[in-house]
Amino acid sequence: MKIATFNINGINGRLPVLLKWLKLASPDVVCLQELKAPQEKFPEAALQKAGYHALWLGQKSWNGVAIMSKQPMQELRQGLPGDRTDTHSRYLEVITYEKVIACIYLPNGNPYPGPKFDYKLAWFKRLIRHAKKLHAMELPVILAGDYNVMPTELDVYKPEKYLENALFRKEIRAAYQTLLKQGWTDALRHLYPDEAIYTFWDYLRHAWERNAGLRLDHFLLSPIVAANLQSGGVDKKVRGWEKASDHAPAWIEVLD
DNA sequence: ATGCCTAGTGATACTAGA
Repeated sequence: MKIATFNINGINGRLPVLLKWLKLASPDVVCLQELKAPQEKFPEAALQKAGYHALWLGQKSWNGVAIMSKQPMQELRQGLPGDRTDTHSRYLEVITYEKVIACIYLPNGNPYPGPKFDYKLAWFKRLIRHAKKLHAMELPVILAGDYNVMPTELDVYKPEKYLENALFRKEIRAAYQTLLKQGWTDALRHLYPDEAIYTFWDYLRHAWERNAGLRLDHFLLSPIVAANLQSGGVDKKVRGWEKASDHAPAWIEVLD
């Protein structure tokens, strides 16, 4: 089973990019972030025509997450528990291919310091609490998405520039480590322990041409899934396409 | 320190992204 995560940065503006990539990569399951579309503007028919079931959590203007699957899905959860006042569409959890799949769009958190950074940390703490419960169930679980965290210096083209950035602040890296220590495997880092792997290149300053990238999109695997991990990578070329998202799709293959 | 780029909203310069 091949699963991908792709911060699409506007699903309607980038529907041609998404459809072209789906045809090339043919993933079985896809987690999408940053739909930037209200619930009723999700292109369900076009994705159905491409062979996918879809469940999504839209929001006007910002955020928004979706999970697509070639097999039917059962929805487990919309949104993270722990804050009834949180209105952002950033978390969706389903069962498909006999696995629990979570689609995560962690808050960006910039500028640091400030209320957006506080929201990011609070959201991360809620994720850590929820992930602990999922891990304890000893099910096959994949937490996929845009974590807006570069976990280590290897994940940043120029780490010294990012020390005060919410994507790399020590509090956020520490939160990511706390999550991992529950027993999750960072799939791409596990497959490539020493390589610089990027999933994001800013639109600004010719970041793509300079390979000034960041690794922000991650798959965290529960032990049962980690034992069955076969391969993974980033479809870098998608970042070079016309009307590209600033993220490229990342993917892994696991034995069913 | 700022703009550099891009999308959404809505029709204008804004916010937000990372």
